[in-house]
Amino acid sequence: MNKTEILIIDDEPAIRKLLQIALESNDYKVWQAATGKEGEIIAANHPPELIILDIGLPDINGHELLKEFRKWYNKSIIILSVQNSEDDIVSALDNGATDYLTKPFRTAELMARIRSAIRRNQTEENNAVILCGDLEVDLIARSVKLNDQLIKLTATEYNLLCLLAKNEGKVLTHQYILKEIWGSNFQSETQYLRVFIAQLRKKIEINPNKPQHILTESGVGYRFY
Amino acid sequence: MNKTEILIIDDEPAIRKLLQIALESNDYKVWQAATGKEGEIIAANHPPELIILDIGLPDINGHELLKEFRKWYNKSIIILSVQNSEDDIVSALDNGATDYLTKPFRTAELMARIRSAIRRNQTEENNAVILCGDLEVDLIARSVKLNDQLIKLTATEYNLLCLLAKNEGKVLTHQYILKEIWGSNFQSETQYLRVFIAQLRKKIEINPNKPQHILTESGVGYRFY
DNA sequence: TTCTTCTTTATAATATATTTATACATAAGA
DNA sequence: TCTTATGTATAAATATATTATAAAGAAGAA
Repeated sequence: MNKTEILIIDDEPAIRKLLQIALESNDYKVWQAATGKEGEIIAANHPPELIILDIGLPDINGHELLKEFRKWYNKSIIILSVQNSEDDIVSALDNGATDYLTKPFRTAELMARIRSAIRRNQTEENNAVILCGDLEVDLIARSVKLNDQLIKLTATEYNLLCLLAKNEGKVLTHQYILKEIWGSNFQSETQYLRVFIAQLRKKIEINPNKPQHILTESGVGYRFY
Repeated sequence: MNKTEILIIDDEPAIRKLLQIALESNDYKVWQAATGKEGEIIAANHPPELIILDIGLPDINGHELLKEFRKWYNKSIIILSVQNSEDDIVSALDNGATDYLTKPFRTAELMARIRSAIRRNQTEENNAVILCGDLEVDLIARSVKLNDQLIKLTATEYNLLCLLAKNEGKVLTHQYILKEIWGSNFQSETQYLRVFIAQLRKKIEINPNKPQHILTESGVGYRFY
Protein backbone atom coordinates (compact mmCIF):
# COMPACT_ATOMS: atom_id res chain seq x y z
CA MET A 1 0.00 0.00 0.00
CA ASN A 2 1.49 3.31 -1.05
CA LYS A 3 1.36 6.13 1.43
CA THR A 4 -0.59 9.26 0.57
CA GLU A 5 1.84 12.06 -0.20
CA ILE A 6 1.51 15.55 1.24
CA LEU A 7 3.67 18.55 0.44
CA ILE A 8 4.27 21.24 3.07
CA ILE A 9 5.33 24.64 1.80
CA ASP A 10 6.24 26.82 4.79
CA ASP A 11 9.26 28.92 5.62
CA GLU A 12 9.12 28.29 9.38
CA PRO A 13 11.15 25.18 10.25
CA ALA A 14 9.22 24.79 13.51
CA ILE A 15 5.89 24.55 11.72
CA ARG A 16 7.30 22.17 9.15
CA LYS A 17 8.63 19.93 11.90
CA LEU A 18 5.36 20.03 13.79
CA LEU A 19 3.40 19.14 10.67
CA GLN A 20 5.87 16.49 9.64
CA ILE A 21 5.58 14.68 12.95
CA ALA A 22 1.80 14.91 12.99
CA LEU A 23 1.44 13.80 9.39
CA GLU A 24 3.95 10.98 9.54
CA SER A 25 2.35 9.59 12.66
CA ASN A 26 -0.87 9.49 10.62
CA ASP A 27 0.94 7.48 8.00
CA TYR A 28 1.34 10.10 5.32
CA LYS A 29 4.51 10.54 3.28
CA VAL A 30 5.70 14.12 3.73
CA TRP A 31 7.55 16.38 1.29
CA GLN A 32 8.85 19.72 2.53
CA ALA A 33 9.70 23.01 0.91
CA ALA A 34 10.86 26.21 2.59
CA THR A 35 10.18 28.47 -0.37
CA GLY A 36 7.51 28.80 -3.02
CA LYS A 37 9.95 28.08 -5.81
CA GLU A 38 11.11 24.89 -4.14
CA GLY A 39 7.51 23.90 -3.52
CA GLU A 40 6.62 24.25 -7.19
CA ILE A 41 9.55 22.07 -8.21
CA ILE A 42 8.71 19.31 -5.75
CA ALA A 43 5.02 19.42 -6.62
CA ALA A 44 5.83 19.15 -10.33
CA ASN A 45 8.12 16.19 -9.83
CA HIS A 46 6.06 14.30 -7.27
CA PRO A 47 2.48 15.54 -7.56
CA PRO A 48 1.17 15.05 -4.02
CA GLU A 49 -2.36 14.24 -2.99
CA LEU A 50 -2.52 17.46 -1.00
CA ILE A 51 -0.51 20.65 -0.57
CA ILE A 52 -0.35 22.61 2.68
CA LEU A 53 0.63 26.12 1.69
CA ASP A 54 1.70 28.90 4.01
CA ILE A 55 0.44 32.09 2.42
CA GLY A 56 3.21 34.23 3.93
CA LEU A 57 6.29 32.96 2.15
CA PRO A 58 9.41 35.10 1.86
CA ASP A 59 10.11 34.63 -1.83
CA ILE A 60 6.71 34.80 -3.48
CA ASN A 61 3.22 36.08 -2.74
CA GLY A 62 1.15 33.15 -1.55
CA HIS A 63 -1.96 34.17 -3.43
CA GLU A 64 0.01 34.32 -6.67
CA LEU A 65 1.56 30.95 -5.96
CA LEU A 66 -1.90 29.50 -5.35
CA LYS A 67 -3.05 30.78 -8.74
CA GLU A 68 0.03 29.28 -10.38
CA PHE A 69 -0.66 25.91 -8.81
CA ARG A 70 -4.28 25.98 -9.87
CA LYS A 71 -3.27 26.28 -13.52
CA TRP A 72 -2.21 22.65 -13.48
CA TYR A 73 -2.74 21.14 -10.02
CA ASN A 74 -6.30 20.15 -9.29
CA LYS A 75 -6.07 18.24 -6.06
CA SER A 76 -6.49 19.80 -2.64
CA ILE A 77 -4.59 22.83 -1.39
CA ILE A 78 -5.04 23.85 2.24
CA ILE A 79 -3.89 27.34 3.11
CA LEU A 80 -2.20 28.13 6.42
CA SER A 81 -1.86 31.73 7.42
CA VAL A 82 -1.28 34.05 10.34
CA GLN A 83 -3.65 36.40 8.57
CA ASN A 84 -7.19 36.17 9.79
CA SER A 85 -8.50 38.91 7.54
CA GLU A 86 -11.71 38.10 5.78
CA ASP A 87 -10.39 39.46 2.48
CA ASP A 88 -7.47 37.07 2.57
CA ILE A 89 -9.71 34.11 3.25
CA VAL A 90 -12.23 35.03 0.58
CA SER A 91 -9.51 35.65 -1.97
CA ALA A 92 -7.75 32.36 -1.25
CA LEU A 93 -10.96 30.34 -1.42
CA ASP A 94 -12.04 32.06 -4.62
CA ASN A 95 -8.68 31.29 -6.15
CA GLY A 96 -9.26 27.63 -5.62
CA ALA A 97 -7.99 26.88 -2.13
CA THR A 98 -9.72 23.85 -0.65
CA ASP A 99 -9.63 25.15 2.90
CA TYR A 100 -8.10 27.96 4.95
CA LEU A 101 -6.82 27.73 8.50
CA THR A 102 -5.32 30.46 10.60
CA LYS A 103 -2.24 29.93 12.73
CA PRO A 104 -2.06 28.87 15.41
CA PHE A 105 -4.15 25.92 14.32
CA ARG A 106 -5.31 22.92 16.28
CA THR A 107 -3.57 19.81 15.07
CA ALA A 108 -6.50 17.43 15.32
CA GLU A 109 -8.71 19.84 13.41
CA LEU A 110 -6.08 20.25 10.70
CA MET A 111 -5.78 16.49 10.43
CA ALA A 112 -9.54 16.15 10.08
CA ARG A 113 -9.61 18.85 7.42
CA ILE A 114 -6.78 17.06 5.61
CA ARG A 115 -8.69 13.79 5.71
CA SER A 116 -11.78 15.56 4.42
CA ALA A 117 -9.84 17.24 1.62
CA ILE A 118 -8.18 14.01 0.55
CA ARG A 119 -11.44 12.11 0.71
CA ARG A 120 -12.91 14.57 -1.75
CA ASN A 121 -10.02 14.01 -4.15
CA GLN A 122 -11.02 10.43 -4.47
CA THR A 123 -13.52 10.66 -7.22
CA GLU A 124 -14.34 7.57 -9.20
CA GLU A 125 -11.56 8.40 -11.62
CA ASN A 126 -8.83 7.93 -9.06
CA ASN A 127 -10.43 5.02 -7.37
CA ALA A 128 -8.24 2.21 -6.19
CA VAL A 129 -9.96 -0.51 -8.20
CA ILE A 130 -11.53 0.02 -11.57
CA LEU A 131 -14.16 -2.53 -12.50
CA CYS A 132 -15.28 -2.95 -16.05
CA GLY A 133 -17.33 -6.01 -16.83
CA ASP A 134 -15.05 -9.03 -16.67
CA LEU A 135 -12.00 -6.80 -16.19
CA GLU A 136 -10.60 -5.52 -12.91
CA VAL A 137 -7.69 -3.09 -12.61
CA ASP A 138 -6.26 -2.65 -9.13
CA LEU A 139 -4.29 0.59 -9.15
CA ILE A 140 -2.69 -0.02 -5.80
CA ALA A 141 -1.62 -3.61 -6.30
CA ARG A 142 -0.89 -2.78 -9.96
CA SER A 143 -2.64 -5.97 -10.96
CA VAL A 144 -5.15 -6.79 -13.65
CA LYS A 145 -7.68 -9.57 -13.54
CA LEU A 146 -9.85 -10.99 -16.31
CA ASN A 147 -12.67 -13.10 -14.90
CA ASP A 148 -10.75 -13.25 -11.61
CA GLN A 149 -7.70 -14.62 -13.40
CA LEU A 150 -4.53 -12.62 -12.91
CA ILE A 151 -3.10 -11.31 -16.17
CA LYS A 152 0.54 -10.52 -16.66
CA LEU A 153 1.17 -7.17 -18.29
CA THR A 154 4.43 -5.37 -18.99
CA ALA A 155 4.97 -1.95 -17.44
CA THR A 156 3.99 -0.10 -20.60
CA GLU A 157 0.96 -2.28 -21.21
CA TYR A 158 -0.19 -1.71 -17.64
CA ASN A 159 0.27 2.05 -17.82
CA LEU A 160 -1.64 2.18 -21.05
CA LEU A 161 -4.50 0.10 -19.69
CA CYS A 162 -4.67 2.27 -16.57
CA LEU A 163 -4.87 5.43 -18.58
CA LEU A 164 -7.68 3.99 -20.67
CA ALA A 165 -9.52 2.53 -17.71
CA LYS A 166 -9.34 5.76 -15.73
CA ASN A 167 -11.09 7.46 -18.60
CA GLU A 168 -13.78 4.92 -19.23
CA GLY A 169 -16.11 5.98 -22.00
CA LYS A 170 -14.01 8.91 -23.12
CA VAL A 171 -12.18 9.00 -26.40
CA LEU A 172 -8.49 9.54 -25.78
CA THR A 173 -6.60 10.86 -28.78
CA HIS A 174 -3.43 9.19 -30.00
CA GLN A 175 -1.46 12.28 -29.15
CA TYR A 176 -2.80 12.47 -25.64
CA ILE A 177 -2.08 8.82 -24.92
CA LEU A 178 1.42 9.04 -26.37
CA LYS A 179 2.14 12.13 -24.31
CA GLU A 180 0.90 10.50 -21.11
CA ILE A 181 2.64 7.16 -21.54
CA TRP A 182 5.79 7.87 -23.54
CA GLY A 183 6.22 11.60 -22.99
CA SER A 184 5.69 14.66 -25.11
CA ASN A 185 8.55 13.87 -27.49
CA PHE A 186 6.73 10.80 -28.71
CA GLN A 187 3.48 12.40 -29.80
CA SER A 188 4.01 11.38 -33.40
CA GLU A 189 4.95 7.76 -32.74
CA THR A 190 1.50 6.42 -33.43
CA GLN A 191 3.00 3.08 -34.34
CA TYR A 192 4.12 2.40 -30.75
CA LEU A 193 0.58 2.88 -29.62
CA ARG A 194 -0.80 0.52 -32.27
CA VAL A 195 1.57 -2.25 -31.28
CA PHE A 196 0.74 -1.92 -27.61
CA ILE A 197 -2.97 -1.69 -28.17
CA ALA A 198 -2.74 -4.91 -30.16
CA GLN A 199 -0.79 -6.59 -27.37
CA LEU A 200 -3.25 -5.44 -24.75
CA ARG A 201 -6.16 -6.69 -26.80
CA LYS A 202 -4.54 -10.07 -27.12
CA LYS A 203 -4.34 -10.23 -23.34
CA ILE A 204 -7.56 -8.68 -22.11
CA GLU A 205 -10.08 -9.29 -24.86
CA ILE A 206 -12.00 -12.55 -25.06
CA ASN A 207 -11.88 -12.20 -28.83
CA PRO A 208 -9.12 -9.77 -29.86
CA ASN A 209 -10.64 -9.46 -33.34
CA LYS A 210 -13.87 -8.16 -31.85
CA PRO A 211 -12.67 -6.05 -28.94
CA GLN A 212 -15.23 -5.28 -26.24
CA HIS A 213 -13.03 -3.11 -24.03
CA ILE A 214 -10.63 -1.18 -26.23
CA LEU A 215 -12.51 0.32 -29.13
CA THR A 216 -10.89 2.08 -32.06
CA GLU A 217 -12.08 5.54 -33.00
CA SER A 218 -10.59 5.71 -36.42
CA GLY A 219 -8.63 8.85 -37.12
CA VAL A 220 -8.99 10.02 -33.52
CA GLY A 221 -7.88 7.60 -30.85
CA TYR A 222 -9.17 4.86 -28.60
CA ARG A 223 -12.02 4.50 -26.17
CA PHE A 224 -12.26 2.09 -23.24
CA TYR A 225 -15.38 0.45 -21.87
CA MET B 1 -30.41 29.74 -16.29
CA ASN B 2 -31.61 27.95 -13.17
CA LYS B 3 -30.49 29.26 -9.82
CA THR B 4 -28.33 27.08 -7.62
CA GLU B 5 -30.39 25.76 -4.71
CA ILE B 6 -29.24 25.84 -1.10
CA LEU B 7 -31.03 24.38 1.90
CA ILE B 8 -30.62 25.99 5.33
CA ILE B 9 -31.40 23.81 8.33
CA ASP B 10 -31.30 25.94 11.47
CA ASP B 11 -33.73 26.45 14.32
CA GLU B 12 -32.88 30.12 14.89
CA PRO B 13 -35.14 32.32 12.73
CA ALA B 14 -32.64 35.18 12.95
CA ILE B 15 -29.85 33.10 11.44
CA ARG B 16 -32.13 31.75 8.74
CA LYS B 17 -33.17 35.28 7.82
CA LEU B 18 -29.59 36.51 7.77
CA LEU B 19 -28.51 33.64 5.56
CA GLN B 20 -31.52 33.96 3.33
CA ILE B 21 -30.81 37.61 2.62
CA ALA B 22 -27.11 37.00 2.01
CA LEU B 23 -27.72 34.00 -0.21
CA GLU B 24 -30.54 35.48 -2.23
CA SER B 25 -28.53 38.61 -2.89
CA ASN B 26 -25.88 36.27 -4.31
CA ASP B 27 -28.50 34.81 -6.61
CA TYR B 28 -29.06 31.47 -4.93
CA LYS B 29 -32.47 29.90 -4.45
CA VAL B 30 -32.99 29.27 -0.74
CA TRP B 31 -34.94 26.53 1.01
CA GLN B 32 -35.40 26.71 4.77
CA ALA B 33 -36.05 24.19 7.50
CA ALA B 34 -36.31 24.83 11.22
CA THR B 35 -35.94 21.19 12.28
CA GLY B 36 -33.89 18.22 11.19
CA LYS B 37 -36.97 16.27 10.19
CA GLU B 38 -38.21 19.09 8.01
CA GLY B 39 -34.75 19.45 6.51
CA GLU B 40 -34.63 15.81 5.49
CA ILE B 41 -38.01 16.06 3.81
CA ILE B 42 -37.10 19.17 1.84
CA ALA B 43 -33.71 17.75 0.85
CA ALA B 44 -35.31 14.53 -0.35
CA ASN B 45 -37.88 16.36 -2.43
CA HIS B 46 -35.64 19.06 -3.85
CA PRO B 47 -32.04 17.83 -3.58
CA PRO B 48 -30.10 21.08 -3.25
CA GLU B 49 -26.60 21.80 -4.48
CA LEU B 50 -25.53 22.49 -0.90
CA ILE B 51 -26.89 22.11 2.63
CA ILE B 52 -26.06 24.47 5.48
CA LEU B 53 -26.66 22.48 8.64
CA ASP B 54 -26.76 23.83 12.17
CA ILE B 55 -25.41 21.07 14.36
CA GLY B 56 -27.42 22.17 17.40
CA LEU B 57 -30.97 21.38 16.37
CA PRO B 58 -33.68 20.83 18.96
CA ASP B 59 -35.23 17.68 17.51
CA ILE B 60 -32.27 15.59 16.44
CA ASN B 61 -28.54 15.32 17.07
CA GLY B 62 -26.74 17.14 14.29
CA HIS B 63 -23.98 14.56 13.97
CA GLU B 64 -26.56 11.82 13.55
CA LEU B 65 -28.42 13.88 10.97
CA LEU B 66 -25.18 14.42 9.07
CA LYS B 67 -24.58 10.67 8.97
CA GLU B 68 -28.13 10.14 7.75
CA PHE B 69 -27.66 12.65 4.95
CA ARG B 70 -24.39 11.08 3.90
CA LYS B 71 -26.10 7.76 3.27
CA TRP B 72 -27.70 9.20 0.17
CA TYR B 73 -26.67 12.84 -0.30
CA ASN B 74 -23.22 13.32 -1.78
CA LYS B 75 -23.08 17.02 -2.51
CA SER B 76 -21.69 19.61 -0.11
CA ILE B 77 -22.78 19.98 3.50
CA ILE B 78 -21.43 22.93 5.47
CA ILE B 79 -21.80 22.70 9.24
CA LEU B 80 -22.62 25.75 11.35
CA SER B 81 -22.20 25.51 15.08
CA VAL B 82 -21.81 27.50 18.25
CA GLN B 83 -19.55 24.70 19.39
CA ASN B 84 -15.90 25.40 18.81
CA SER B 85 -14.74 22.15 20.36
CA GLU B 86 -12.12 20.31 18.41
CA ASP B 87 -13.89 17.00 18.92
CA ASP B 88 -17.05 18.35 17.36
CA ILE B 89 -15.17 19.67 14.35
CA VAL B 90 -13.18 16.49 13.83
CA SER B 91 -16.25 14.34 14.20
CA ALA B 92 -18.27 16.41 11.73
CA LEU B 93 -15.51 16.46 9.12
CA ASP B 94 -14.89 12.75 9.51
CA ASN B 95 -18.57 12.08 9.04
CA GLY B 96 -18.44 13.72 5.66
CA ALA B 97 -19.04 17.41 6.32
CA THR B 98 -17.53 19.55 3.59
CA ASP B 99 -16.67 22.40 5.94
CA TYR B 100 -17.28 23.56 9.49
CA LEU B 101 -17.81 27.14 10.66
CA THR B 102 -18.41 28.37 14.16
CA LYS B 103 -20.99 31.00 14.98
CA PRO B 104 -20.76 33.88 14.86
CA PHE B 105 -19.42 33.55 11.33
CA ARG B 106 -18.31 36.23 8.92
CA THR B 107 -20.74 36.43 6.04
CA ALA B 108 -18.21 37.04 3.27
CA GLU B 109 -16.13 34.11 4.43
CA LEU B 110 -19.16 31.86 4.56
CA MET B 111 -20.11 32.96 1.04
CA ALA B 112 -16.59 32.19 -0.20
CA ARG B 113 -16.70 28.77 1.45
CA ILE B 114 -20.09 28.15 -0.14
CA ARG B 115 -18.72 29.09 -3.57
CA SER B 116 -15.75 26.82 -3.01
CA ALA B 117 -17.93 23.92 -1.93
CA ILE B 118 -20.28 24.31 -4.89
CA ARG B 119 -17.41 24.70 -7.33
CA ARG B 120 -16.10 21.31 -6.26
CA ASN B 121 -19.47 19.68 -6.93
CA GLN B 122 -19.27 20.68 -10.54
CA THR B 123 -17.27 18.10 -12.39
CA GLU B 124 -16.40 18.90 -15.97
CA GLU B 125 -18.75 16.28 -17.26
CA ASN B 126 -21.80 18.13 -16.04
CA ASN B 127 -20.97 21.12 -18.15
CA ALA B 128 -19.86 19.74 -21.45
CA VAL B 129 -22.97 17.96 -22.67
CA ILE B 130 -25.17 19.44 -25.33
CA LEU B 131 -28.73 18.18 -25.07
CA CYS B 132 -31.11 18.54 -27.94
CA GLY B 133 -34.30 16.56 -27.68
CA ASP B 134 -33.48 12.91 -28.19
CA LEU B 135 -29.90 13.78 -29.07
CA GLU B 136 -27.00 14.12 -26.63
CA VAL B 137 -23.50 15.25 -27.57
CA ASP B 138 -20.86 14.73 -24.89
CA LEU B 139 -17.93 16.97 -25.74
CA ILE B 140 -15.57 15.41 -23.19
CA ALA B 141 -16.23 11.77 -23.97
CA ARG B 142 -16.57 12.67 -27.66
CA SER B 143 -19.68 10.55 -27.82
CA VAL B 144 -23.13 11.00 -29.30
CA LYS B 145 -26.29 9.35 -28.08
CA LEU B 146 -29.69 9.11 -29.73
CA ASN B 147 -32.34 8.07 -27.22
CA ASP B 148 -29.54 6.92 -24.92
CA GLN B 149 -28.13 4.71 -27.65
CA LEU B 150 -24.51 5.32 -28.54
CA ILE B 151 -24.00 6.30 -32.16
CA LYS B 152 -20.79 5.72 -34.02
CA LEU B 153 -19.62 8.74 -35.98
CA THR B 154 -16.46 9.25 -37.98
CA ALA B 155 -14.15 12.08 -37.02
CA THR B 156 -15.50 14.44 -39.66
CA GLU B 157 -19.10 13.56 -38.92
CA TYR B 158 -18.54 14.23 -35.25
CA ASN B 159 -16.82 17.55 -35.83
CA LEU B 160 -19.62 18.64 -38.11
CA LEU B 161 -22.31 17.65 -35.62
CA CYS B 162 -20.48 19.47 -32.83
CA LEU B 163 -20.25 22.63 -34.84
CA LEU B 164 -23.95 22.48 -35.60
CA ALA B 165 -24.94 21.57 -32.05
CA LYS B 166 -22.85 24.33 -30.54
CA ASN B 167 -24.77 26.79 -32.68
CA GLU B 168 -28.23 25.45 -32.05
CA GLY B 169 -30.88 27.49 -33.78
CA LYS B 170 -28.47 29.55 -35.86
CA VAL B 171 -28.14 29.23 -39.61
CA LEU B 172 -24.58 28.31 -40.49
CA THR B 173 -23.63 29.08 -44.08
CA HIS B 174 -22.00 26.46 -46.29
CA GLN B 175 -18.88 28.55 -46.48
CA TYR B 176 -18.61 28.94 -42.75
CA ILE B 177 -19.05 25.24 -42.07
CA LEU B 178 -16.55 24.28 -44.76
CA LYS B 179 -14.02 26.73 -43.37
CA GLU B 180 -14.46 25.43 -39.81
CA ILE B 181 -14.36 21.73 -40.61
CA TRP B 182 -12.18 21.37 -43.69
CA GLY B 183 -10.22 24.63 -43.63
CA SER B 184 -10.34 27.82 -45.62
CA ASN B 185 -9.10 26.19 -48.84
CA PHE B 186 -12.24 24.12 -49.07
CA GLN B 187 -14.85 26.88 -48.96
CA SER B 188 -16.14 26.03 -52.41
CA GLU B 189 -16.41 22.27 -51.90
CA THR B 190 -20.11 22.38 -51.15
CA GLN B 191 -20.40 18.81 -52.32
CA TYR B 192 -18.34 17.51 -49.36
CA LEU B 193 -20.77 19.14 -47.02
CA ARG B 194 -23.77 17.65 -48.77
CA VAL B 195 -22.35 14.15 -48.53
CA PHE B 196 -21.59 14.50 -44.84
CA ILE B 197 -24.88 16.11 -43.96
CA ALA B 198 -26.61 13.19 -45.65
CA GLN B 199 -24.49 10.70 -43.70
CA LEU B 200 -25.18 12.49 -40.42
CA ARG B 201 -28.90 12.53 -41.10
CA LYS B 202 -28.84 8.81 -41.74
CA LYS B 203 -27.31 8.32 -38.35
CA ILE B 204 -29.01 10.85 -36.08
CA GLU B 205 -32.43 11.39 -37.62
CA ILE B 206 -35.31 9.07 -36.86
CA ASN B 207 -36.51 9.64 -40.39
CA PRO B 208 -33.66 11.00 -42.57
CA ASN B 209 -36.15 12.11 -45.21
CA LYS B 210 -37.90 14.33 -42.70
CA PRO B 211 -35.01 15.66 -40.64
CA GLN B 212 -35.85 17.07 -37.22
CA HIS B 213 -32.37 18.14 -36.19
CA ILE B 214 -30.47 19.21 -39.29
CA LEU B 215 -32.65 21.49 -41.37
CA THR B 216 -31.74 22.76 -44.82
CA GLU B 217 -31.86 26.49 -45.40
CA SER B 218 -31.98 26.43 -49.14
CA GLY B 219 -29.34 28.53 -50.83
CA VAL B 220 -27.81 29.52 -47.50
CA GLY B 221 -26.72 26.68 -45.26
CA TYR B 222 -27.94 24.46 -42.46
CA ARG B 223 -29.60 25.01 -39.13
CA PHE B 224 -29.54 22.64 -36.16
CA TYR B 225 -32.26 22.09 -33.57
C1' DT C 1 28.36 -13.24 -19.76
C1' DT C 2 24.00 -15.50 -21.67
C1' DC C 3 19.32 -15.83 -21.66
C1' DT C 4 14.99 -13.83 -21.34
C1' DT C 5 11.76 -10.32 -21.68
C1' DC C 6 10.30 -6.03 -23.33
C1' DT C 7 10.36 -2.26 -26.63
C1' DT C 8 11.11 -0.37 -31.09
C1' DT C 9 11.07 -0.64 -36.05
C1' DA C 10 9.41 -2.41 -40.35
C1' DT C 11 6.22 -4.47 -43.70
C1' DA C 12 2.21 -6.44 -45.88
C1' DA C 13 -2.65 -7.09 -45.47
C1' DT C 14 -6.95 -5.26 -44.13
C1' DA C 15 -10.37 -1.97 -42.81
C1' DT C 16 -12.29 2.51 -42.69
C1' DA C 17 -12.99 7.20 -44.14
C1' DT C 18 -12.98 10.79 -47.54
C1' DT C 19 -13.35 12.42 -52.09
C1' DT C 20 -15.21 12.28 -56.58
C1' DA C 21 -18.75 11.15 -59.81
C1' DT C 22 -23.31 10.32 -61.37
C1' DA C 23 -28.32 9.96 -61.37
C1' DC C 24 -32.40 11.66 -59.53
C1' DA C 25 -35.72 15.08 -56.98
C1' DT C 26 -37.67 19.45 -56.07
C1' DA C 27 -38.92 24.23 -56.42
C1' DA C 28 -38.85 28.85 -58.70
C1' DG C 29 -39.01 31.64 -62.69
C1' DA C 30 -39.56 32.38 -67.80
C1' DT D 1 -43.96 23.19 -69.68
C1' DC D 2 -39.18 23.69 -69.76
C1' DT D 3 -34.97 25.45 -67.79
C1' DT D 4 -32.02 26.36 -64.07
C1' DA D 5 -30.39 26.31 -59.52
C1' DT D 6 -30.18 23.75 -55.50
C1' DG D 7 -30.40 19.66 -52.90
C1' DT D 8 -30.51 14.44 -52.07
C1' DA D 9 -29.12 9.57 -52.67
C1' DT D 10 -25.86 6.38 -53.79
C1' DA D 11 -21.74 4.16 -54.82
C1' DA D 12 -17.09 3.71 -56.92
C1' DA D 13 -12.37 5.38 -56.56
C1' DT D 14 -8.90 7.05 -53.82
C1' DA D 15 -6.56 8.07 -49.72
C1' DT D 16 -5.68 7.22 -45.10
C1' DA D 17 -5.67 4.61 -40.88
C1' DT D 18 -5.41 0.31 -38.52
C1' DT D 19 -4.24 -4.48 -37.73
C1' DA D 20 -1.35 -8.51 -37.78
C1' DT D 21 2.97 -10.15 -37.68
C1' DA D 22 7.70 -10.59 -37.07
C1' DA D 23 12.39 -9.33 -36.68
C1' DA D 24 15.89 -6.17 -34.70
C1' DG D 25 17.48 -3.77 -30.80
C1' DA D 26 17.70 -2.68 -25.81
C1' DA D 27 17.36 -3.64 -21.05
C1' DG D 28 17.44 -6.61 -17.12
C1' DA D 29 17.95 -10.91 -14.54
C1' DA D 30 20.34 -15.24 -13.60
